[in-house]
Amino acid sequence: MDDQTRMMTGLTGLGGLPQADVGDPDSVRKQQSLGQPQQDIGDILQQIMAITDESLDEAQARKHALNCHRMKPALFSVLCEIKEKTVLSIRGVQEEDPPDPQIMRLDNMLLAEGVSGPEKGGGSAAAAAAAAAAGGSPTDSSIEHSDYRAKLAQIRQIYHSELEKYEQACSEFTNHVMNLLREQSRTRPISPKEIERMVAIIHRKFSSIQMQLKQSTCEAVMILRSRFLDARRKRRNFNKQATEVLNEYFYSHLSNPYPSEEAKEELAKKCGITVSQVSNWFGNKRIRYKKNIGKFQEEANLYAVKTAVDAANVSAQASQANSPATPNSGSPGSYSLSHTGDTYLGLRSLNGEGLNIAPPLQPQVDTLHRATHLTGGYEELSGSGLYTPHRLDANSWQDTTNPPSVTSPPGPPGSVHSDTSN
DNA sequence: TGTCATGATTGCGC
DNA sequence: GCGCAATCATGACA
Repeated sequence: MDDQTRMMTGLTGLGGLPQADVGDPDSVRKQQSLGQPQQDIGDILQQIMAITDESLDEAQARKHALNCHRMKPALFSVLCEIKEKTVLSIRGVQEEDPPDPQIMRLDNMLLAEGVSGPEKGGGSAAAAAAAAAAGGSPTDSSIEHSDYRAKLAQIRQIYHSELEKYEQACSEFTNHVMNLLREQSRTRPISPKEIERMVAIIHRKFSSIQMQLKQSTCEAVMILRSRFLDARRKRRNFNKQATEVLNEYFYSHLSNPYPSEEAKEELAKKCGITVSQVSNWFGNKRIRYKKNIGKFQEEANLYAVKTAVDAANVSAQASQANSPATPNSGSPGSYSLSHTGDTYLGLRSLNGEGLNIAPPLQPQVDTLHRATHLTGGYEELSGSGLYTPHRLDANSWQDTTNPPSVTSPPGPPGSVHSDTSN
């Protein structure tokens, strides 16, 4: 007997035979072998269709009778077997999809950005790392970091909330479908494999929604990053004090403006910037100084004066110890820097006798200022041999281009424009 | 709004 | 890895 016949036979039994006999396969076989007329398919369909004409109570009663029928398990298994053979076996193989690479990429990115996964570190760590690279004053950066972290946390919260909603909806829908299938499995054969397949289909549909969510989140994070952490966008001028400190070091080490690692760290600490920012600053300064010495001449002079004043102050304080009547004639803008560079050694040599700059100091400073202006500036001092640390010939860092003339300034300021890109 | 100043980045050579 | 040179991108200011 083929499957279809067996099915039909079963239905025949359900519809037409007394309950006592219908559930018994032996009885069915007996009846067939006895040559009882089989009902044709039309009759069976008619019986099934007749159910729709029945009242609800009658239909429920019949449904109950069908569910409780002794033949049902046997029929059910046969139908499942047929379905397995005809449909599921063909499709099943194709449904073993590998994990979606795009989702994997998005997952990795969200993990790296600290949006998904454990929160510890995460975005704040990324923010800190990016900000460290970006530099800026600690206060500014910390404000912006907290802002960045807040926004990232917001994105994270939205993402997780949406993900939760998605998972809940997916779970609810899956449960709903499974319940439906279970309900239907009473009246039609539904194998566990088919239910599994249905669940997989639902999950696949929902995962496309999930992917959209992940994509949107990634985009939001990217926008946030570009807005907050792009170093170029974040460029801030160093504060005046930091620039002063850097310039003083630069001009006081003009013969060799290459701070050691320790010096860079010290400067970074003083200026409240990173070591790499110090390196950048010196790199820029060296090249811009070389390109346009004329323009920087005045600045150099200024710092020479400042350092002279500072040295004079030190001297004055030293003298004060010996002569209390000596007025503190340091200029209002005198610098309280812990000078350890060669400037001060150099300035000590200005009068040839170390720190013995006698008071009153201001006239001397004025004289120095005038001298640096009249003689062509700062480099003149080095040319005189008094300002030995700035002797440019002592170090060849400028020799590769046009070292500042010892006797004459290299043209008017602006004659060699730096940064021609602007 | 245009121009200049300036911090940061990039590519290259050593 | 460091420094140089060119360049970019942004801030400051007239």
